[in-house]
Amino acid sequence: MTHPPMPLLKGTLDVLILKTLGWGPSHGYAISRWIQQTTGDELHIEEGALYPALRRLEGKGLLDASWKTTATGREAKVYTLTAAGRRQLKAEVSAWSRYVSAMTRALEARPTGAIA
Amino acid sequence: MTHPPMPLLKGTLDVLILKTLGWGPSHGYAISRWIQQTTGDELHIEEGALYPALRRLEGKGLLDASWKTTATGREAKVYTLTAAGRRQLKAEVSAWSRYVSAMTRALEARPTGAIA
DNA sequence: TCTTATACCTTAGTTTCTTATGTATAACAG
DNA sequence: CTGTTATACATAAGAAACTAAGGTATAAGA
Repeated sequence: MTHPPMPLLKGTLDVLILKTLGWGPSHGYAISRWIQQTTGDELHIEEGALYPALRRLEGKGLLDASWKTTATGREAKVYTLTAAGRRQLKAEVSAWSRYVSAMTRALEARPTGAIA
Repeated sequence: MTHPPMPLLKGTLDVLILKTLGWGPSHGYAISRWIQQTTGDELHIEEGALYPALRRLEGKGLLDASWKTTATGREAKVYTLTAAGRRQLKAEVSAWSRYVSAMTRALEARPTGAIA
């Protein structure tokens, strides 16, 4: 068996949502499934994290929301990236890259003499 | 000018501390400086995050602590990785790797048709 | 003597998760 | 036609782990 899904690192959900919406408008439930699928079920988005995050991003003006009827005939709140959201997406992807680089430097560092 | 230091992603400090102590015993202030230096000043460890984290790890039995006098003649609480701490270090480095892989898959994914 | 660096600690507040619960409808199985 | 699963949203309570801001104390150097 594979690992169970990992808990989210606090602060990484926003960029995942923004990235998903970078492909086009979508609604919460679909966003969550997309993230889960593209990460090979490593990341599981709890609904209690997802919906507040969407409201947060909307409140910051990064997303626009509107109720629509999906292809399957159900009501869903469809989110669209705003221009500010697109800028934020770029910034957060780049911040994530820098963070990974910094962590990698630390986790792969060789000691520079004594750590004291 | 370079970027200001990034805020820590919650959940990444423990592995940084464990990694630092993987090189040998050290005390809080030195650990913090080492992380800051090896990440090229990208990560700045707030003392309000550092000291509680050390106590947390000690409480979990991952570190042992003892007061010692440093080479510069000052009192410092020196932490040492326990056997459990070494195992945890391995586990957390590997968990971080998996997390980065998952995030990378999501952030570099191409859309698989409609996100709906 | 004043400032900076070293070295520790703590509290209050914030953010962002997890867990649990609730609503409602569509689709499908039996 | 009825029960279960999947879809789709939401919220509340609690936990975890930060930031910000303050405090203590000593050593070294200007």
